[in-house]
Amino acid sequence: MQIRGAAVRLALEHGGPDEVTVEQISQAADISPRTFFNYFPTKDAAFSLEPHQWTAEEIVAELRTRPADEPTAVAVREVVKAMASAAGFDDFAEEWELLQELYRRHPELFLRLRMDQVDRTMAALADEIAVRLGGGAVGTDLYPTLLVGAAFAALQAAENHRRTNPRPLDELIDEAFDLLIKGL
Amino acid sequence: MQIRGAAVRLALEHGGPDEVTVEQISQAADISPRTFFNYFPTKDAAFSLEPHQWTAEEIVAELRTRPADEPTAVAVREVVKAMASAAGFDDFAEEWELLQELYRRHPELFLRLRMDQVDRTMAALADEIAVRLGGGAVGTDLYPTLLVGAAFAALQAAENHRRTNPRPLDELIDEAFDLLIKGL
DNA sequence: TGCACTTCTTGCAGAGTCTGCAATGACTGC
DNA sequence: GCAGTCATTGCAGACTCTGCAAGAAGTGCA
Repeated sequence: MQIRGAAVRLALEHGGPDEVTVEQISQAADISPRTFFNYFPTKDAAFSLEPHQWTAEEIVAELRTRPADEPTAVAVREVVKAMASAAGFDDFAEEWELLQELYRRHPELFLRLRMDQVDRTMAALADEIAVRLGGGAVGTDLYPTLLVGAAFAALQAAENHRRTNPRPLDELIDEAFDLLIKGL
Repeated sequence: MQIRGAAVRLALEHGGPDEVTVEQISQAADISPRTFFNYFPTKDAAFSLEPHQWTAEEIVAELRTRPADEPTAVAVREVVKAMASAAGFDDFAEEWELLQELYRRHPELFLRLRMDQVDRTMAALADEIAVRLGGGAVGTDLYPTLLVGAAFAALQAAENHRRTNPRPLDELIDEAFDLLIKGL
């Protein structure tokens, strides 16, 4: 999409996503500002690369497909890997190179983009883990919430690491989870 | 501060922080909207309870005070506990009960409030940990970033847990870190 | 009392994000 | 040629947030 391209290019030129206005992006993409918001719900959304945004329900469903006798931490690891691969992080199309550069220069953008999702997703996952562990609801045990939080930390660490040190994301996620499972 | 009180009360009555305008809050607190922004940099800030916002530098300094022979994960645990206690989470003044209720009903608010800080702080901490581990900069090793992410996950899990299950935050943080250190 | 100084508050104008609505024009199928 | 759909747009408006300058109120001092 040309709008995204214009947005990323301008953000890089102007020193960050916050230094660019929707009007400038629209002008560069040769559309009206109103049309911009037909394509993106927010300005930030134009800086997001993920072709497929996972819903909380999809992620929970993914966890349900894991065998019941698999250790929970391993099951969660596989879910995270599934999310990461389907989210297209491993696509290094030239088209996205500028976007990768933008993320490298403005790491906070990454967090901002996920914010909306993250909280709801984490809560849903923690609930499902609590169920899987056979116990009651979340709240009686720290473990489910902690595991989910650590899993997202692993994903973030892997993404972060890959930004300066290109390696397959799956490998990095495995490594991070090894550390978590064995103990920090 | 009465502004905060009005903000929290209105947010609870209207079904969330986003359903209240600065104008409404100002009116309820008997000030002008302009004055609101003299006290708070953003609307969200009026829903924050933390009397002391840690800067990234302070947190890094806190880590530096830990003995060099202490296991790094333990050192980080103590830093997190120091942050939590000094941030006033254990103050259960009646004044804040409504705010606790607001957090319970709108958990995403908690994340939103920290967003600005979190990223910068995490990066700085990871850097310091990389130094402490004697190695090079962050980027050559997954561990520092992962440890910081997991530590914040522990803090969040503890806060989360306490919201439905009042116990001293220090205990919960210890428990969470025990899980992390022993392995998930 | 009168004068300067500071601090708090406020109004105003304006930038910027985002939404709802209605109009226009292009394209599609019949 | 006509109806229906869809993308695009303009317009008006709500809302957050900022800079500036003007008042109001209090404080210290001669």
